[in-house]
Parts: sequence; C-alpha cells; structure tokens
Amino acid sequence: MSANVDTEYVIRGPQSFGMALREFRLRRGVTQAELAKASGLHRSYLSELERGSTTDAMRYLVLACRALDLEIVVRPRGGTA
Amino acid sequence: MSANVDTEYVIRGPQSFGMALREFRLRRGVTQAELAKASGLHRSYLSELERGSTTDAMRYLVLACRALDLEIVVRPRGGTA
DNA sequence: TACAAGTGTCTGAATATGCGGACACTACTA
DNA sequence: TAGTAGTGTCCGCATATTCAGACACTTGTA
Repeated sequence: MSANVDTEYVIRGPQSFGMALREFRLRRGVTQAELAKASGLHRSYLSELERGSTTDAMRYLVLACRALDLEIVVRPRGGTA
Repeated sequence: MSANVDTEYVIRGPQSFGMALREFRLRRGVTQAELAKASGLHRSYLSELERGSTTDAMRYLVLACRALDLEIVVRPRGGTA
C-alpha cells in the first residue's frame, strides 16, 4: 500500500490538477492524443491543462471550496489501491 | 434519513458540484452573499454555480477524468469522518 | 401591513476560453 | 540518415464566460 500513496491528489489549483491528470495518464500508458479522443477534448488543450497554463475555471471552483473549508480530490474510480 | 454521507461528494458534473457546494454552505450557515465575499466570486455566479446552470469548466475536468477512470471528490478539509 | 434577508434570474458588456491547425523539438528505432 | 511518435506552443476566430447591477419572489418577523 505504501507504494502508491499518491492514488489521491488534493487539488489546489489548475497546476495540481494538471499534475494529477498527467500522473494518472502516464500510469495508464495513454497518450495525450488518445486521451483527447476519449474525452472529446483537444490535445492542445490537454497539453496546457496538464501544465496548468490554462486559466480554466478550476480556479473559481477552488476559490469557492476554500472559502468553505472544502477540498477537491482526484482519485481512481472505485478508489483505493 | 441517513443525513450522514455528506462528508464526501463525488462530482459527476456541474450540477453535482453545485449541490455539494450548497450542501456544505448551508451546513455552515453561510449565505451566498457571504460566500461571495469570502471567495471573491460574485453572488449571481455562485447562485448559478450551485444550480449547475453555469457551464463552468468543471465539465471539461470531469470529461478528462472520466476518460482515465478517475473521479473528482469534494469533501471537508482534513477529511473528517 | 411593512420590512428585511436570502435567493433566482435577467440584461449588457468586456473578457477569456477552447478549438483547429500547424510547426518545432526531442527521443527512439530501423 | 530517415522516419515515427509524443509533446509543447503558437495564431486566429467564434463562442462562452464572469462580472455588475437590478428586480421579483418567497419567507419570516414585528
């Protein structure tokens, strides 16, 4: 279990979300192009998303959550490893 | 009944995020106006956010996560049980 | 009744956004 | 060397977004 403690990412902003996304994508051996196809999003967008360079509204969501002492988490579906 | 599972919300889209946000806001006895002030977001925006009527980028995030079998969760900071 | 608080919703405008496509760069391999 | 795969990044554009303010409605209370 200690091997993959990173199965859960707390999202603090666009950057940490991007890092989590990339982490999981690589772990699954999926390319950006494949993920783009699977998600319906564009590869260039995914690229920027992973790098946190897009000003996605994730920022607003985090702001709202923070003000309520909430946190946003990304993790594998079904949960724990 | 079982007004307990509120410690963790799985986000499937803008609507469920809005529901979670409202749930926690009310639980804290905070008004939209107060949350707006605390978060720096606008009250009208928060109102639509809670109702899931805004097309916030949460949709894109969920799309990306779904394609990777990930889930997004909102919960109190510190992860109270 | 009168008043206030809380919320939903509308309009208008300025801005940011994702898309689409393209090119460059870096491994890696035949 | 030539070719391929994967990724970062840029531009232009049509669109969606948030903000700002206002009004209406409901509920509770004096």
